[in-house]
Amino acid sequence: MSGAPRSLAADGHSPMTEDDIGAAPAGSVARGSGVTLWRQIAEKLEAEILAGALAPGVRLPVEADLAERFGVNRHTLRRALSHLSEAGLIEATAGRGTFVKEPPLRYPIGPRTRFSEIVAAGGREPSGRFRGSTVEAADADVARELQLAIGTPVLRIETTHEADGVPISCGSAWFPAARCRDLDLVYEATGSLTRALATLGIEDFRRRETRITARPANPREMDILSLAPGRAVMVLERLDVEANGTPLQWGRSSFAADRVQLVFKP
Amino acid sequence: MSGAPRSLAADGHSPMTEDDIGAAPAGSVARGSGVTLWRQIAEKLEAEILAGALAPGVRLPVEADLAERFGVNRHTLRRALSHLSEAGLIEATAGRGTFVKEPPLRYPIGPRTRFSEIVAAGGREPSGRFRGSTVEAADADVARELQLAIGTPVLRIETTHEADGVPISCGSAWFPAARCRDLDLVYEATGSLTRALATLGIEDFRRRETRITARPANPREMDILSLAPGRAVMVLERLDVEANGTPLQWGRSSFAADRVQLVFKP
DNA sequence: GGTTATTTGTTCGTATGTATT
DNA sequence: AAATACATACGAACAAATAAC
Repeated sequence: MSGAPRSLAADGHSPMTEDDIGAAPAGSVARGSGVTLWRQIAEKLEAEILAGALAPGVRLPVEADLAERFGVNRHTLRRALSHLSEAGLIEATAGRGTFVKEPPLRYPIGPRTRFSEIVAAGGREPSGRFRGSTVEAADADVARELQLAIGTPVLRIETTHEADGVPISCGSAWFPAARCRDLDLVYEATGSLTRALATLGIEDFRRRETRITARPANPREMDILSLAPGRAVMVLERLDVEANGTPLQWGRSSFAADRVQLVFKP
Repeated sequence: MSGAPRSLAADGHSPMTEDDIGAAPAGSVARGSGVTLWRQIAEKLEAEILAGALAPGVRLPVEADLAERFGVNRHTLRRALSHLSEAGLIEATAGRGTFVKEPPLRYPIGPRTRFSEIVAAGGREPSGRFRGSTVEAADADVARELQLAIGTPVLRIETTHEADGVPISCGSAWFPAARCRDLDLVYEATGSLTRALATLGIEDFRRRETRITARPANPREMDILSLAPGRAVMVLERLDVEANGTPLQWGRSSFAADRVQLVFKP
């Protein structure tokens, strides 16, 4: 259990007698350089993360070891980690450890973006998960967007999306029930909306508009997306139309803001 | 969760035998309540600030006194202050003291779709306000986006944008200094980036990419955009290129997420 | 499935540095 | 120049969450 009290010179402090460390291997912090120790450590770790030496998902050494490596007190080391955590580069959990976070997934928004292609393009394993479906009466929002009369039956499908098992987004999409009968069943079976629509003979549709806002996550989103309180979600509303311009689906999804980067190219 | 620890005290510790406080006047923190001491203190102080009991500009008692008032160690008190400082509610200066900052104003914004076109147009609307400019060495981000060597001189222009007097966004844009000499002066004079660029003979440029993330607002954004703590900002990164493909400007702007709806049409 | 070990999180104590008044 | 007040750093102990046995 971490013996080696390291004696440390008594004399209260002894700011820099580089002798007692002996190693000071990769982590050598310059005491009295004008830059605080915790900032030097934070910058060093950040550089390693950005350079890829500390790959996403990698678990950092435990705090005690890191502190020893840098030759500082655990408090000082923790302050550096706290800084990186606020910057979104790492994530610490009591009892588990500290991990380098995945960089935000680039999520291109275009006329024909499909989730599976986006994620696959990022080299990750996509999975859409079916959470449930209902047939309900179109409310004012849905009716306006889908150009239906209020009260028209619409099929609502609730989904979540993951990349490599990490939840990315959750939300609902509404379809005209008459046009999309049993779409939910096929979707649940295949896990792919694109394929489910194809079975209905709908292969050509495109994004007509995308609207984005953001706000702190609500409890439901915190649960589904595994978000800490106070984190932000981007709320993306989208309208897809068929080739002839008929509204096909209108949806509203919440994205974990620190795991996704929405990308628009004209 | 929170399975009633309720043992508290635990003795074996006893640095402060509750007798010496005697008073525990306004500040009484509940030890062993499941909520950390620093958070209780932070919330208490925040409530006093938001309620107006601690008016803007008021100087807080010195840390030692505050720590005594709450019956905690100065470290614990400082952690609470640090939290408030990050949230932008207070500001501490060594040797001077800790002061309550001016409170963020709340702007009730009604229909928000008004601003969408402004934003979708790419931040070139005429209501931009010049906040300052500097010539600095390109850091890694700027250099990569503008395809310059790290350290190349770049012109940085800081702006805010308002609509009907309500702050909407703030951010910086970077230009190759060699290409855009005195751009800032012209911009400050005209208030229009498009016109300023035209005086440099740059009339044809286009948006190449727009990236969007979101996160809780930081103190600076809370200040400029008059945001309450915890509100979200959308961070929009954009790259403009000249007709021949040469990067012209790269910028990063923060939008008050609840006042703006970004609309993208393919 | 309960117990133990590991690891992060919180708190108090103390000393010293540095900027401001 | 000295006192004041925030800033940084080291040390020790315990609490709480998680993982491993």
